[in-house]
Amino acid sequence: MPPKKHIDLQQVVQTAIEVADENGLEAVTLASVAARLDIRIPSLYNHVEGLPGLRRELALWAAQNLADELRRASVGRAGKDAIWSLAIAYRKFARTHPGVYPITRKAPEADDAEMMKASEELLEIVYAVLRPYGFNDADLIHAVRALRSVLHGFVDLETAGGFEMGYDRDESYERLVRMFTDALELHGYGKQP
Amino acid sequence: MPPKKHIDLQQVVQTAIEVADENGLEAVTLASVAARLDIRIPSLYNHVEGLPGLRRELALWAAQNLADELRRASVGRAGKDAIWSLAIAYRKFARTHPGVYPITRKAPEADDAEMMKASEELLEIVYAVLRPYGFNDADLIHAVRALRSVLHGFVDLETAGGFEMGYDRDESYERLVRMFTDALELHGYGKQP
DNA sequence: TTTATAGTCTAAACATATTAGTTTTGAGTG
DNA sequence: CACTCAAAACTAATATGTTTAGACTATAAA
Repeated sequence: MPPKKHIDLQQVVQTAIEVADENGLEAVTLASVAARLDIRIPSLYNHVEGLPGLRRELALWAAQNLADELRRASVGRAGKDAIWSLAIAYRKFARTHPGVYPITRKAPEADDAEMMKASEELLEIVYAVLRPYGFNDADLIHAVRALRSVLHGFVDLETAGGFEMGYDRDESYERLVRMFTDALELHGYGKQP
Repeated sequence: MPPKKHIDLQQVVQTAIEVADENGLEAVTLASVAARLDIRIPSLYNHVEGLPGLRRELALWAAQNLADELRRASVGRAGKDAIWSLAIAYRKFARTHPGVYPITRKAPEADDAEMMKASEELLEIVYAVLRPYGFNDADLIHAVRALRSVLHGFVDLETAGGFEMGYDRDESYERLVRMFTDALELHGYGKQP
């Protein structure tokens, strides 16, 4: 009779993160996670509500941790400096967690309050970085969407292996982010006079 | 004895496209496609090499058709005008095929010549639109990566439902693309003097 | 008319997910 | 210290999906 493992939710999520980052998000199955924890599949149901529940925990972890990293990066900085730091942290998260990152694309279920909150907090960090520029509501929204598009577009293509080899991707990212900060400074990214 | 259906690869792919765009890429299974074609699952193996094969055909179709649309949009135009038209066509493809679009993220397998070719042709269209700007090799690559990031980032977030409601997304996209074209004009996006 | 083949099918094996119900550990209580 | 009991593991059974093997049949070509 084998002794109890007394696995908790945190271990389950941590294992799912490992599987995702080693073998891709599609490799995160109840079977692969259970095998790695050396327990049977049904035992996972003590911790998560099936595969959808496991995915939800993974998405929640991703949103919360990405938000933490972005907050840490941008706190105490302002303007171009804050955006730059945010951009570096964003890309670093995606490169550290190439398998987990893509799950952040999924919009949260409206009935999942915790997930909605994490999603909103993540978004709020981006708002906070751009708010000091003094945009009106509409311009701020457009600028936030632009920044999110730029960051997500680059790191998503990069982690998916979508860029050709041979030229420095750091340099590409720097120029892309600078394009955004320059646009902000040069003509306020749509700011009304 | 039921009469033969004589389904061909094109019908299989078309059905997969329908399933993807109606119910999402994850809903594209041999089971769902076979059911829609009113044949048994094993019969699909006459047309595609299992589920990986079906996904590959879908990815090939996506790359070829996106390339067609982009080519059609940018041919006969130059400079900002060509970029603008390309951007509109890119987003239109994603919105017309929200379920198929995400499969374009996947980098092609190096041993799949047809897929590699489609991927390269797609990339070449973006190069063609930016080449007249007269960049050196490195600058051109950075600019192409930037344009791809901008287009993919926005469109991917939009089709994933990642943008908040209530403000005009067309306007957001226009401003984002204009940011890129302005950057090209104002300081050549890294062009050496 | 015959034959070859392409396309369909059934059957069976395997993997994953899920539910139901059982067992066991070990932590807290009397 | 012994008991209880809830949490966490388990086995078993079912459903859905993928894959392979092999048989059948309609049709097009010889």
